[in-house]
Amino acid sequence: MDHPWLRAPAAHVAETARTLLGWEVAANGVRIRLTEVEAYAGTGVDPASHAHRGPTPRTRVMFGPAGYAYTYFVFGMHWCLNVVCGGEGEAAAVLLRAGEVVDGLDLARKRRGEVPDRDLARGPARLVVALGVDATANGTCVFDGTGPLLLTPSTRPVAPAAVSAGPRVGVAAAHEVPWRFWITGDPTVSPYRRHVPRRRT
DNA sequence: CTCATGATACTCT
DNA sequence: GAGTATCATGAGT
Repeated sequence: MDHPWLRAPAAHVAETARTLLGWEVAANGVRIRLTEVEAYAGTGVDPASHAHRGPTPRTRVMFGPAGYAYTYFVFGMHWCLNVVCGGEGEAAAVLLRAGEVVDGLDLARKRRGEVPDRDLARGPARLVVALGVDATANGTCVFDGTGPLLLTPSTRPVAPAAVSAGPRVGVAAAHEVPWRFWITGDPTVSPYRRHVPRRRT
């Protein structure tokens, strides 16, 4: 598999993330057009990244080659889906945050329950549920069809002027870094929420 | 629409 | 043990 996206260096993960807008991700009978993504960089340069303090058992996929899925479990109940970016040994990834269901609407509705169509994949955990993806996708390639996921370039390219950038949602660190990208005005983009530290009672 | 809160279990220190 | 790249719900504006 060869695509310019796969050759982008980890240092350019923000620009690379931005170009994913308008691409389509498909899995288990549902296809989604991406409207919102976030970039996460590697060791020592991005305090908000899981890879910031070096490789761990969980994050080893981020240090592998580009084009593989990194799924992780968060807050005790939700899955999130990233696409690894940059060369082997570099850690960077793009979090797929939200999108518009363009195929398999009935399946997506079944998985998500009674919600408005625009909310079907409006948020990273919701997007994962709509796609019917879980831990088994971790470490699989999203370009060659060997895994459950398939990522394909935009059929309706997004003009650079139609893209907005801002702080990443819910992160505890580096909240001043504008590495969240979304299609301006699209109804399927998730609302911004700032990080709230939680304490156990 | 905007907050604020709790549920929940995994990962790393 | 502490913190978390979230979501649904419920009350307030």
